[in-house]
Amino acid sequence: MPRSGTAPGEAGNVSISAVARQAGVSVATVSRVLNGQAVVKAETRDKVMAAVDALGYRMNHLARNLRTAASRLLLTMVPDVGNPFYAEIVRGIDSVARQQGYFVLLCDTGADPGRERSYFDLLRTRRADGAICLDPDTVQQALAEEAAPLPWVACCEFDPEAAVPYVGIDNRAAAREAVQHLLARGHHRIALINSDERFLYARQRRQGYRDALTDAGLRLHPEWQVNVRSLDFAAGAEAAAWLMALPEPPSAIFAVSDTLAIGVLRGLRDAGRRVPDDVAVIGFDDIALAAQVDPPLTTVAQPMRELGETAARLLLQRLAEPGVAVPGMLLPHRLICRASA
Amino acid sequence: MPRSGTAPGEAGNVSISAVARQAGVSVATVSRVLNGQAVVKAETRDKVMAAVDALGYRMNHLARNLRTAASRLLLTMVPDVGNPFYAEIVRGIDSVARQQGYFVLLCDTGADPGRERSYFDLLRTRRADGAICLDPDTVQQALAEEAAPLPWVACCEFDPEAAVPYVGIDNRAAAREAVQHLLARGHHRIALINSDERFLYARQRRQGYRDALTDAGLRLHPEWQVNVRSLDFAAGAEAAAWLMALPEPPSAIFAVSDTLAIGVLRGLRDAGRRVPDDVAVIGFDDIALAAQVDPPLTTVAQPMRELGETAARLLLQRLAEPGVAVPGMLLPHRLICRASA
DNA sequence: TTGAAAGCGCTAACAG
DNA sequence: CTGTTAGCGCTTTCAA
Repeated sequence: MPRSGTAPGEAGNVSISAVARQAGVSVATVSRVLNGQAVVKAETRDKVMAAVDALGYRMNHLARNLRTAASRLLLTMVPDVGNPFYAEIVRGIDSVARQQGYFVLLCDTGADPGRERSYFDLLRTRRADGAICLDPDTVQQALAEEAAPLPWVACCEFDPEAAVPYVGIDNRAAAREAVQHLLARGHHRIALINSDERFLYARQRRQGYRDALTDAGLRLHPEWQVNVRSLDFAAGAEAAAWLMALPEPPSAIFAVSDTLAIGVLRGLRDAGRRVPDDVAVIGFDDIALAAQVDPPLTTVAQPMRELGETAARLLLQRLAEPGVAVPGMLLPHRLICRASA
Repeated sequence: MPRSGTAPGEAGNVSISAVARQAGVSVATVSRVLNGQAVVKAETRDKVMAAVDALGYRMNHLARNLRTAASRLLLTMVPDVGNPFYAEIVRGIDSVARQQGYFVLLCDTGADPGRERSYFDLLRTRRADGAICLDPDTVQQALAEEAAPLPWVACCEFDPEAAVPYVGIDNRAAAREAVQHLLARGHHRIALINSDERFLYARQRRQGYRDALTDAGLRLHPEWQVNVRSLDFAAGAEAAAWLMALPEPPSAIFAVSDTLAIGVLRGLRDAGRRVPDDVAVIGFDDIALAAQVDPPLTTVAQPMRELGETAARLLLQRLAEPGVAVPGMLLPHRLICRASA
């Protein structure tokens, strides 16, 4: 017995025209029902919905997207998905995007311009509607020319000169406050463990560190300023070991990231120093782990979730009104005093 | 002066037909060149490429995908992107997918069936070619019926009965070994901090825990088996505090996840217990952080990267040969002895 | 080796 | 309120 039409189970091949046939209406009407257009008579709509159910119809979004030139996909490019700092921001992005009916595509670029470019291609070729970039401002700039007309926003890292909307914090001021906290505790020998200075935040926080020291009339000690190539625990531990091996080791350490600072705690322990008695430590970000380590980490909190939410909102706004300029904005940070400094 | 055609800068609107016109060939020929088909004469190909460059043409993948019914996108559904365990698996997936010319779309489901279903819809509507699911086997089962014909594989969590390809480890054996390690160190009062038993791994590790105790002729102590609702540090700390408040507290704790175990370390510290002298602790996963905490965590290592790579390979294989059955497979685990137990 | 033409499944004028 | 029709940008027979 030949089967007429497609059985409910084998969805995916059922098209809008099959539904139209089954319901005895035109494809246009089916489309209207599917898109919730009010003009359709209730009775007709019911017929259509019945056909949809009977056939197990699922819209082919590829086709819709081709037609509407929109994919309802948002890209989020991060240097490292494994970093808990980014994870929290991503949650913020995800929540507002989802709420607006967008899916977000998380991309791990490893801060590599090549990878980043390939993701921007998703935008360019309309497979995604917009993007949020958390990569170093330096790699953003490398793509600035070609990416300029594309709908994207920068988060945390940004080029203040560029016409790209952004959200971030005042890293320089935040770093200054962190170091001032150390100063207030009587420290004069303060080290900086900084990350890759391709990152804007790294350069800005270094500035803040210098501001504070200079304001206090202290001399900058070059060997107390170390740069590490990655943000993992091991890098922090190594840097701490190196600092402690100095003829004149610092009595306090400002690490530009909590992951680094937590590594520092370990490095200090291995070097036989007590925190904060021998050496005080202050981190940056306030990731969940910061409160869990021993001793609990004093750090500068970034509003991670809000950063993500704001970035998503800026992007959505830019998509909704392509014409109007979207502003850059800075969110407030906060010093969290725990036991490490 | 009216402009003829589209200027290089304003790509995105340049279609294949514009290229064809510019090159003086048909769209079919352009398509052949773009797809690297050998049949095209070298001279013609050069003309086409020149036109592509001149116009700054970028293929609209939406259109191609509609035609070829493939998106070159892979979904990866994880219960929590912020968990470092998943992050490493995702890296494994990403590396093999990228190598095969696929993009991977990371989806945070929060282990919520509704969210998961909406992501499966991306598959169903052909916006993604395949999916890798790391969500609890129980939520997988909830979707089993409708998702059965879709191209997806399970990673870490799976239903051995289902016809879905999977990769994971032998959780029961691994847990047994972990507890046996504690037993070998002379512990008899061993607690289990387990997570949400919607997860297969949670149920299997509980089994392994019981196996080891029973094999050793020990009685199971109900109050030493606690379940927590999340895998974060705080949950581990709380559970540890609760255990220590018991009239007869355990002398060793097996936590089914490193994040939990690290929380336990903190909880124990707060309760004034030394690790491992007062209480031994063993974790599970061997995330990077495990080696960094104080004391360094003894744990069961999962081959996270390989789990991801294998899952991706299984999926790609399933996509390449839809007919043939893809096997389920278990990867080896390994006990890592550090200082906490 | 190339071109013409027929769609992929959907939306949106435009008529009726 | 509903149907007809013309594409969205691409790939792929089928002919030439």
